[in-house]
Amino acid sequence: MQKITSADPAPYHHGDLRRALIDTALALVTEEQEWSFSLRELARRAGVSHNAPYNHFAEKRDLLGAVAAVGFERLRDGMLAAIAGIVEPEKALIACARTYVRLGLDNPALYRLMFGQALANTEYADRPTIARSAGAEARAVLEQLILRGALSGDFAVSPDDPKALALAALSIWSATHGLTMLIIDHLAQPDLSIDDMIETVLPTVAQGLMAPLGPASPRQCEKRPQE
Amino acid sequence: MQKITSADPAPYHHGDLRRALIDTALALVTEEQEWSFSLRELARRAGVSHNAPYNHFAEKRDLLGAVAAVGFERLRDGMLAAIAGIVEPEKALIACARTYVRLGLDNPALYRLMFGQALANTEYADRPTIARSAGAEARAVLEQLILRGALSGDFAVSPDDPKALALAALSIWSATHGLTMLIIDHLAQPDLSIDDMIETVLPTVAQGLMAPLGPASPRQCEKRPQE
DNA sequence: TCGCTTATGTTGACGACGTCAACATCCGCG
DNA sequence: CGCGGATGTTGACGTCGTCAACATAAGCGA
Repeated sequence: MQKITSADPAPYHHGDLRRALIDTALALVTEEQEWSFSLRELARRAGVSHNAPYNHFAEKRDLLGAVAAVGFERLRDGMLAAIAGIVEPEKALIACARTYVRLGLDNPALYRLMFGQALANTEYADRPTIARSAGAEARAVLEQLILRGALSGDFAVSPDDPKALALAALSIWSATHGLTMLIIDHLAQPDLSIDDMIETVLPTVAQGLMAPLGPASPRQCEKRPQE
Repeated sequence: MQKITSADPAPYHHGDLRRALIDTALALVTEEQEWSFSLRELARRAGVSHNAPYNHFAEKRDLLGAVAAVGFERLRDGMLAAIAGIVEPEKALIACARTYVRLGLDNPALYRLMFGQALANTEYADRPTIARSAGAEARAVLEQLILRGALSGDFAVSPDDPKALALAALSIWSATHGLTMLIIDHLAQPDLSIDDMIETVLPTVAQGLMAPLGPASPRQCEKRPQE
């Protein structure tokens, strides 16, 4: 049924179908802004039968996980590039987060895929390990920045307390992730400009991480005397 | 159009199917922790034919939107209850956000439905207006709190600048929403306790909103001892 | 009371989907 | 050269969302 053009060899065995499927899926996600494309459509686009993907991915979730992993790698690389050469911790942190948000907005569907339920849903079946580890690598960039700021004394976090460091990183990550999601989902007020949102929200949160100017004075607003 | 009096026990044909469908869908979301149940399963559970829902919802998305609206109402009511009687703006803001996160964690699938792509996906077709307005009402609670803190001088925001107020609300909302999502998706570091996360992230962000303690001293964050 | 209109619910159908099983093809290694 | 396993194809099954046609019953004017 399929014609084979002699100049362009269409071998029975596709050279690297796994990679081709991931690339095609990325293109589909990007252009349709939907990760709910069908496996069959993906196979059609890749020029293979509707069951060929099953030789490389046990189920659809695994394919989506591989796509998400690419997204996490882009995120990590983008953040690393954004902070290159910035020595001041606060500036680096904001630059990093700003790039994070921008990358998310560049491809909302991919970002939603990376963080959405498509990967995390079924009860105990955790997200595919490939996406999990890629996500951890991206998160590590933020944590490294927090560590830098803690060591330099710019951030009000003890560099010797891993838990405090993780919590500080979680603070900035939460705000960054939340802002990205709210903008993507059109839930942030539409009359605010995206630049204003980024340049207000991120510094506000960074401000909350900053140490007071005098050295070695602990956070003093943070007590809860009642109950 | 039909006018439905809200407390009508047995109005029509087989009862108030619309309400029954929403309730059943809520139960399904809650117990399966999945919003990707089928319309047919929903109809089965409700004891009607697989097409009966189409008399009340033009498509699946509309049904999901109605379910999400219930979730937003719960969120709004919970936040309002949480801040009742708290006069100090910072405490009220944190209490509000804390309840927000807790409610999200109480029913992760419902939260994901409220904010996920199920409602916002198809290109220009925005999320169902019912969910949209319910979400705006929930957001308004946060914005009211920001206004209170701005008026009292606790927050470093001018109460006369609507844009600044909206941006401040967006800051705390981003962090709250992001934290909720990260915990739900098991992306926050698993060795951190949920209490620690909530009680660190939210105060950190609130700290970024606070006016400096000393009277009439401007934000002095733009400085660092070393370069 | 009757009979019309209209809202509501049912049945059946269609194409598309994810996935399984059986079969076909081809590469690499003995 | 020949074979085994990796890779790709075909066909099938059950389910899904949605449409169209039909059935039922409640409200309402006569």
